[in-house]
Amino acid sequence: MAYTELDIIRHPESYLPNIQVDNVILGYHDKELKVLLQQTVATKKWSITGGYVGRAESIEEAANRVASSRTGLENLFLQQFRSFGGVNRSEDPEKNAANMSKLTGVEVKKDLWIFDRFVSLAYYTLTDFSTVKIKKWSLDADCRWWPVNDLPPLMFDHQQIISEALKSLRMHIAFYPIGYELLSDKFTLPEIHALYETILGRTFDERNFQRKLLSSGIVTKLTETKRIGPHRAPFLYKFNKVQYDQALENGLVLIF
Amino acid sequence: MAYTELDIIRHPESYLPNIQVDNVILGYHDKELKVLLQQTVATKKWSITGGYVGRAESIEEAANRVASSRTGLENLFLQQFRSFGGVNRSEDPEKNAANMSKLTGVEVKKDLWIFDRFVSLAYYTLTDFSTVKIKKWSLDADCRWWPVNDLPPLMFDHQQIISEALKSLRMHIAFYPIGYELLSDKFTLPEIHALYETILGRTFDERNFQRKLLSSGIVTKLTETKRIGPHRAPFLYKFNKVQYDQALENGLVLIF
DNA sequence: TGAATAGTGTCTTTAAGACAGTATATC
DNA sequence: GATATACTGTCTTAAAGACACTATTCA
Repeated sequence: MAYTELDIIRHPESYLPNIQVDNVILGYHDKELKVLLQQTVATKKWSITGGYVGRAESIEEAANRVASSRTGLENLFLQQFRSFGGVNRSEDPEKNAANMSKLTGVEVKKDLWIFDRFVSLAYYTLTDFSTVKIKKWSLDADCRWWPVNDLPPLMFDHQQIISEALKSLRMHIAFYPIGYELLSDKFTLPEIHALYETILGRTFDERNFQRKLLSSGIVTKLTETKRIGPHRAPFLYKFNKVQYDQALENGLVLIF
Repeated sequence: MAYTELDIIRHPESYLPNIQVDNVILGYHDKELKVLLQQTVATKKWSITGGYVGRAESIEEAANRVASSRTGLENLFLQQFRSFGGVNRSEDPEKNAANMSKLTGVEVKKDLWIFDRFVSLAYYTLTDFSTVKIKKWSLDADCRWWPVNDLPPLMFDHQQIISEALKSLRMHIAFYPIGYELLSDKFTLPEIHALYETILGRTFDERNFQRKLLSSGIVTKLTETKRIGPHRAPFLYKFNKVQYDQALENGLVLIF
């Protein structure tokens, strides 16, 4: 079953009411951490990308579907981190309904289900923003990456949702390895070093970092090097998939 | 606004549909870790205690209200840890409706909203089970504490929800101190030692445990002792509230 | 040979882990 | 003085942290 954009107006019965999934899609590349935001035509406000849950799909399937429809990437590693359900999470239905009617050419009433109060199931994911082809939706005025440290004013409690996502990511990082979904199959030490520095927002001594990473057993140093530019070629490393998956399953303590 | 038990039949419009809060209420006392479960009259199945979200309350308020109505305790420290939203979380509405009608004397139809598919917002909390006066609901056949390592067969995915709650608790313990809500104002080292051992399911050398706990700065040793029985009186300790709250806010690493 | 970046090793300090005998309260 | 429980200290081992010079590639 496909869920298309106008279904939310034409077929409300296909969805669970009052529930949405919101994805904090974080993008990393070259020492920059960004978040994908959408700007709704109706309100002109920026918000996290999100969508609704079809009656025929699990919340995880919904989160994946919504995230894919934005990024074009399948099988993102979505991590649920919290739900937000304050009572004031709804805004100006009348204006929004009028705007939507104009945009879609379909009559939208102000008591349409999507203008009711919603509980948001929040997920985050981490991807390489340089590989993503953003797909703007027809009801979006804009959809683009913003640096996590320099965000525009956001709708409702979305600023808080992003903060919490980052907090969760930083906490997860201590228990579960990251990088598999983000780095190429083979990567250099400076690459993974920069990744950890950027996400955790601090610096690490390169020698101590390497020692710790190798002693965890989740990466293996290869004998190959990667030729990049007029300087010494860095060695390549790869994740030790078995240990990596085991760490994802059982947790490991890897506090940098 | 009060939400009473029969409201769910008589005033469906007071609630958000398809959403429930489920509380994994963990109880600790004297080296035992238990969980509070309810047995519904209609199905005879055991399940986590839970309830619905009123339109006039936030999901946190709902979780608190529901938890208080079971334990009589206000201001439990509820921690949201995950949401569960598979498609098969609904069961035999016809039978359940018939059972409920018989029990309440109110006509209950099989398409009543509570028999639809639900997304469960799961919380856990930790309390001292010896201080709790359980309040059985009229639709419960039973409601009591079960040892976490010896549970009865549970409804749907509730076994998994409890496992995840324990996993979250054990992960949280590494980042945030626990015990404030659980131990008396002043407590002994053996008491907090046993608490950590029970929750984490392993033993800790008492000397090393003390060293680590004190060096974290969240507890202070007092000069008073507590007279308990025909043997040496243990010293009392208290939490250093300022450091404790700061640790709750910013996290601390306290891996035992 | 200069510019740019990567690589590597040692010492010091701190924390973790293992381990057992002494002290106190009550009957 | 017997019983029950609490208290405490040291040594060893492992991990963290601080620190700077050498190596390679290419233009």
